[in-house]
Amino acid sequence: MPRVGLTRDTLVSAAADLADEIGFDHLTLAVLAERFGVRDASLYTHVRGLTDLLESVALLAHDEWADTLGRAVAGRSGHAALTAFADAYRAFATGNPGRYAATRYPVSPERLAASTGVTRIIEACYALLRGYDLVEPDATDAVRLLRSTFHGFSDLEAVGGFTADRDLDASWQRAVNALHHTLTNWSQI
Amino acid sequence: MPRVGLTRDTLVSAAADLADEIGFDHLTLAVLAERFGVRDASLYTHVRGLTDLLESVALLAHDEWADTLGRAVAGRSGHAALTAFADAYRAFATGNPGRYAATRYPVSPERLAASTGVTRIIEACYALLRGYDLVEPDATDAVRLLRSTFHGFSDLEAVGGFTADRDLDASWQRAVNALHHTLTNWSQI
DNA sequence: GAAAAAACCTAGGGCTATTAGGAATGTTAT
DNA sequence: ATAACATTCCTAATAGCCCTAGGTTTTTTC
Repeated sequence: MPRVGLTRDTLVSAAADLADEIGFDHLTLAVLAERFGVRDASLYTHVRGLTDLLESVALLAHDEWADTLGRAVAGRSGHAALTAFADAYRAFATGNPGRYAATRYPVSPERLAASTGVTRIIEACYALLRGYDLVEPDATDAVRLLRSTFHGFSDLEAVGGFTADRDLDASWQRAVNALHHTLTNWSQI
Repeated sequence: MPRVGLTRDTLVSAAADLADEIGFDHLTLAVLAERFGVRDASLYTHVRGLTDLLESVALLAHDEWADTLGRAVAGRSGHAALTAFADAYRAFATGNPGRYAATRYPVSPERLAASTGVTRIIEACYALLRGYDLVEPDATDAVRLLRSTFHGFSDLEAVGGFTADRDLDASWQRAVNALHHTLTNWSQI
């Protein structure tokens, strides 16, 4: 029989897609192997184990996410940058549930330090703040507030935590506008 | 040999404590059984299976959380109620990581509907808004904003998402004050 | 085309969840 | 008190997953 031609990248990429389909915590070596018509033991030539695979998916997700967020804020500032960032953030979370969940997988500090994804996301967050001119430590406080709100909303939405009979998009816009208001009036807080 | 005298409640309570110690996703029937010096198969007389146990822990966590949040807002209003709620929220998350993680376990809709925990949490959230006098749909938007910020911050903190060299408590206070500012100036948003 | 490297396989061990059925311990009724 | 019953906990066994060890086969390299 011919050889499938697996690669580490092929596996990680397919695993990320699989996570989006069946959920990150249902991602298993067995089901990934099955997708390629291969035995699970065969994956160990390309991947050190399940942990390695999951960490790799997490890092991939970070990178892809950083890309879209970076594109969102590029060339924009102030309110426009904020809404673009916010919408890109939420769109990634809802459109790629598996990757988004992977984002919270505990990657080893070494691998995390070797990757640029996370820092690029936070940098994009700082970048969008430039229009509001805040100085440290206010900028860090503001970044943490933004990330908390965006992440909290996206996560609660993903878990089905919002049940009230009210349009979610409207609530989201309100939240983003509230953040804009906060950032423009930061000195009064 | 004498009998251990297990109960469904004993198991669920011990499982919650265990989750706080070793992490919710390391909670397993085997380790729970071991804690009682019992075989894992013996747990099935009290619990339908792993899913049942995890769901029960989630519901317990919801209830306990609702209790503390309810106590926090009782007798307070406005800024005092907000900070009390916020601090109780974060304290629960950081002090009970296993229970907090359990909170996001997907409980079946039927069991969720039969429990009062989640609704009591949201009610406490609405209650603290009374001091800011908002009417629907603004109140729902505001509740969603509050929950998003609190949950996002707590979750990012739990995952180790905040790495900047800046006191976390200070950032938290800032976030809470920002929310207070938003709620008092809601009409301008 | 032979040697070396790499991809993939089979076999098997360990851990977990789960089911089936048996033994031991409480409890209730007479 | 003792017989009948109910319940707790057990052993045994299956299945699925992660993972290791070592063998075969394909591909590459010279």
